[in-house]
Amino acid sequence: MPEKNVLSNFRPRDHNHKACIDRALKTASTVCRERGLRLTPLRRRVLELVWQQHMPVGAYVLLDALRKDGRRADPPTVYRALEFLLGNGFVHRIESLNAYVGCGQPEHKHSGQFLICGNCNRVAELEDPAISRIINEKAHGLGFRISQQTIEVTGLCGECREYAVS
Amino acid sequence: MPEKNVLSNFRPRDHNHKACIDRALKTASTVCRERGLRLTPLRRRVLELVWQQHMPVGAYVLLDALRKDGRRADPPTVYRALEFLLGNGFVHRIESLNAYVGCGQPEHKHSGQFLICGNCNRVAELEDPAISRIINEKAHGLGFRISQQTIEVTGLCGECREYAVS
DNA sequence: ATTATTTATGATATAACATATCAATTTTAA
DNA sequence: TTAAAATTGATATGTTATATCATAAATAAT
Repeated sequence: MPEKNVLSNFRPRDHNHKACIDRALKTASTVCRERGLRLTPLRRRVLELVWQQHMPVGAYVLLDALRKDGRRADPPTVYRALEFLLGNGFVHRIESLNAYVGCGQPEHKHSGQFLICGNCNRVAELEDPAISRIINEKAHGLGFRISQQTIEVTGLCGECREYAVS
Repeated sequence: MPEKNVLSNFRPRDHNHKACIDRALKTASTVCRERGLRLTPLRRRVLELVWQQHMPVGAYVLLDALRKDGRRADPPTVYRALEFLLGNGFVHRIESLNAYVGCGQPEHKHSGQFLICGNCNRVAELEDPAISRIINEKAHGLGFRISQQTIEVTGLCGECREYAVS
């Protein structure tokens, strides 16, 4: 069972990759239908490509992949698709990496809290109310009104830690 | 008196700018002497330029300023200086802005927690143990070993909030 | 003091990331 | 069936950052 407040934990290397991707695409499709959004072939393909990596992926990697599809693609092509996917919560942007990662829970808006393994590059996404709450409290105490939280924690995931030098 | 856990609050628009800069430079000078680091004229100047803005400033703005000094300067010039300043805690990098901001407390290492006003662009730096602690706890609970925390909160500072549409 | 070594900077080139703009096409609404 | 809106195509350019090799300055070793 998934741990509490963990939207997506570090994926085991042997997990069923394809199932993840399929589920993400299906969810996106449903959410778009519900909200009257258009998950065009391009947007759908970019989302699929993001999920295929299963780790943060740069815009130009996506661009190359689109070109390998045989499709005409230039930077605006991928950035526009990412804009749509970001705006509607299907992917998150990892600021510290200038990269994008799929979001497993696009149903409700959230900014995401990320644990990023510097060794294997996998990412876990948390959504821990306790973390948000305390930041909210502190900010509010200074008269600040929050519109967005960027929380990105770099380090070593459990698996990589075992092999790393201490 | 400064508030608890607030390394630097939003500066009033009428504060003594020059005093801030001088203090930061003096602190840096002292810390470098203590640690056997070389605060060369270039590095010192870049630090001064960062503080002069008193808000996050991009590398190429610094580059232009160096050139206005009459100095020969190219991107590596400023990025190398920033690397030194970042590595030794004299400035922080704001990932969500690709920009750099002076740190008022370089004496001890910390990653910084930032409140960024999207209206006036001023920044407050917190160092709140409660925030760090809870993130540490959650990460540790997942077997993750933290090496760095990036915490950047965007919104409106108290002053700007008063004038903003709600 | 003199040479060797290390550290820092100069100088050039290019990589990596992102947006502005206008035209053509496709989809939706009137 | 036309008009309007949304999406994508196409080109250009802006912004941020690093790789590399040469030169110069500072420190350490002789």
